[in-house]
Amino acid sequence: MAVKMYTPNYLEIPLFQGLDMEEINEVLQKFHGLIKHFPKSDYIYLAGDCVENLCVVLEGTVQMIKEDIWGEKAIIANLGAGSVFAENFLGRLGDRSVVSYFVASDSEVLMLPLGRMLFDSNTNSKASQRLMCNIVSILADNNTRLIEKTEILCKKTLRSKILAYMEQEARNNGSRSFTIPFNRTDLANYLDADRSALTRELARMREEGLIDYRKNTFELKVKEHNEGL
Amino acid sequence: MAVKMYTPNYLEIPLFQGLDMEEINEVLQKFHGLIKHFPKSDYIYLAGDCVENLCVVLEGTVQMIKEDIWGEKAIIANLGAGSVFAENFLGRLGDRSVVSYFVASDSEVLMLPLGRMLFDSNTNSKASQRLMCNIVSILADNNTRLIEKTEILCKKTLRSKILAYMEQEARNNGSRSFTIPFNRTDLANYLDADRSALTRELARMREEGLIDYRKNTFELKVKEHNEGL
DNA sequence: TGGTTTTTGTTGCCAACGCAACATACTTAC
DNA sequence: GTAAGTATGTTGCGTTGGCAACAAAAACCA
Repeated sequence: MAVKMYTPNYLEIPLFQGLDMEEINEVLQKFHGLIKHFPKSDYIYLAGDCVENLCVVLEGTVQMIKEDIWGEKAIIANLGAGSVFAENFLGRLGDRSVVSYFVASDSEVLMLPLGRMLFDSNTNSKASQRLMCNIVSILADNNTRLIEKTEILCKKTLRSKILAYMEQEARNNGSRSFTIPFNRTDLANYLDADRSALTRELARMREEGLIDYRKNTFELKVKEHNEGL
Repeated sequence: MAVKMYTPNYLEIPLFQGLDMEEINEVLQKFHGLIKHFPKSDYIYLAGDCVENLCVVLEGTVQMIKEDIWGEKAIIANLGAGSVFAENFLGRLGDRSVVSYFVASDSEVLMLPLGRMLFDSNTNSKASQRLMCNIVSILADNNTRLIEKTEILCKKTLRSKILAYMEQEARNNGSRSFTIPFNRTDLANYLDADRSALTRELARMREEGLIDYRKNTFELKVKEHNEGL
């Protein structure tokens, strides 16, 4: 699949944290790991597909999305390099996905056809145990992220959604000023709002001195007080 | 804590699937498992609390909720007997929760202060491995459930939220007719909608012959066609 | 039993925001 | 360069659905 050479940096991937290259290669061989290249706008899985791989974004950006019959897309999660996805099928491999995985920018993805191997293998080796722990951590993290996403969607007004999102980003970046991985259209899709309404509200918030922004870079100017909205 | 005797049915809990009573008792001892009774309307964890236990609902109902400063509650997930919660802290035990866990009906909850033990223990025993696999499955399942919840919230109209929810319930119950675990107020909180608006819309949908219902029992009268809404 | 609380249903009002349509800026290609 | 495509901003209009306030029914309890 990969046309030009691509050399992944396995040691920097959370999934393989704590393993050395030798162990990683073992794992890759044992589970028949395969790197695939996906061009922008491709789909890795479509809603309805059977999922049989654990996937790791090595490079690029993948979006977990839900499309309605008119092609309106809702972005559920944005997955950058290092992210693991389709992990929610670990318990039920082969099941059909209700969401799609969309390639937002040219990506390299490690596909691990785990099957039931993960569960069956007599994993007494240190590496296997470590891998298992990593998987638990990653699953837990993704869980937390989904809960945070839910928190945003729960908000009733557009403004409070925006603020909730901004505060999460500020927290994750450790700064009140940050750059988001979305353009306006995608931000609207992520917040499940209308693009024009979003722009309108952002302008208002800037007027009122709550935030400032230029393109994808935002600055939160307020204290935490308004969070309850 | 427990005033009157309560004997849990450990063998029926997904977390302990595949273990026999002897193994379960080992695990419980090793991790200092503790059963706590919580009366209705209590909080197990409040948003902001440090979480250091993996929790299992043995009896009753617990809700994962997010409250805004006016006490308006949004129900993120409904957790019945057998459900595991606070599992998203496995990777980061001791972190603060952004959501609260609310006791919807008198409950017995198994608290497992896993700490780092789960990761540190040299788990060569068959039981430990099995437990680890169960945890992965459960995490994956909860993940899937959160994604499904997100799907509901993504919908733009109230009617499509209701339909999305109903279709999930129908699927989970394997029948177009089912009883939901919510009263009207809580269903509204679960769908992030206004109670009166919900009642209004339900009435309309009944008029149009889309659904029928009596109290908490609903029947979906339509084919899947309208799902795209 | 009757009173109190909780749950559910009903309705009028109105604003937030989705929608559509268009204007303007920016980006890419040739 | 210019043309085509894409991202962003602006605005008027109209509907959905949130809100509040009340009515009715059901559940609870003393």
